[in-house]
Amino acid sequence: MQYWLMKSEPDVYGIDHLYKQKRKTDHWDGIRNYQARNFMRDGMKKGDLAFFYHSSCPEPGIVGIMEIVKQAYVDHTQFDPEEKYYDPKSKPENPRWLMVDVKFKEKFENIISLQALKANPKLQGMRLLQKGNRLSIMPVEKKQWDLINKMRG
DNA sequence: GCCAACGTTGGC
DNA sequence: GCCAACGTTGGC
Repeated sequence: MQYWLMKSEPDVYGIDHLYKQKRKTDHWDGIRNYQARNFMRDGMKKGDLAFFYHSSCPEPGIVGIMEIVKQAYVDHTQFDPEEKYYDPKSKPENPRWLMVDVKFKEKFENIISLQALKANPKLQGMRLLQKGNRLSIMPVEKKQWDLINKMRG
């Protein structure tokens, strides 16, 4: 069992979007970064849990928890020229990009803000807080996962 | 909107 | 394989 953090811009796709989906489940498409893709491909297993993180918004932070319900498979949006995440260099016989399916688990009553995470001395080593980190999918250590859950108001 | 910190691309 | 130019992310 592994723990993860996945970023999304709430204006584009926030935790409420996921909640409103049929069976509260959706595919997590549009990952176009190799490191993030590799985490999905090599690390994510069905049953893993992930923090839903809101980025590029007035108050960035962790807003809830979801579960990985389907392991990495081909992200079809890479082949569609109409799609924002179309990748003309990716061929169906050798797809570059993958996605997973996620299911809403819970939404926190209050956001655990980036500011609060930064202020917690026990989380200093956390990947999210490392300088210049722009990864949209990253692993979270169990120790950190538990600590963050304790920060819920 | 600014900008630092990356990641990617492509000429050589 | 190097590296300059360019594009993207994401906090502020």
